[in-house]
Amino acid sequence: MKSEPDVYPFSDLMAEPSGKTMWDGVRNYQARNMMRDDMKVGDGVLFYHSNAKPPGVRGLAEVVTEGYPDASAFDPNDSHFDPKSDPENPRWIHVDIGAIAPFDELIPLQALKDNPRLEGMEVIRKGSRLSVQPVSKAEWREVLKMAGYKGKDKL
DNA sequence: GCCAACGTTGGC
DNA sequence: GCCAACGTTGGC
Repeated sequence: MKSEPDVYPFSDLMAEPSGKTMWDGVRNYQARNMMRDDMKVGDGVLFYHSNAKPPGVRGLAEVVTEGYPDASAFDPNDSHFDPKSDPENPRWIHVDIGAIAPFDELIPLQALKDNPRLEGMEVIRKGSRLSVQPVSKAEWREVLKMAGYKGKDKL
């Protein structure tokens, strides 16, 4: 899952008193469908910093809720307000994610590109813009290996 | 700041 | 249903 560190860095998630945050405000159907249909409680999340210098994976999080309606779509004062989303039939769905741990060092996008074992990973594809992307088990393990991550693993 | 790659919108 | 125009994303 991607976030711009100028908006919501991984350190903010780590600092949440509840240890988690609502991943609301997503207004893309593919990303919504993944949160609604594919993501399950306990799934691991690579937290990626986009629009950063350099961009890359900053740490690990996990899915802590099933998908549920995005209330920000119903609030006219919210920047993500969508008048077409009806509370009776919500258009936008999101999950909550909880922090696990930061990596010692950010794993730069370039390092992902340079690793032949990550060939085909969605985030390195040119023009890849989805804010929520699938990660295979092999990709997950490889990124954790690159990070030298020794802590709790979701797999 | 540039621009390629997308997604969305709306006229027809 | 097509597609041009437009807006956004995000690496560089």
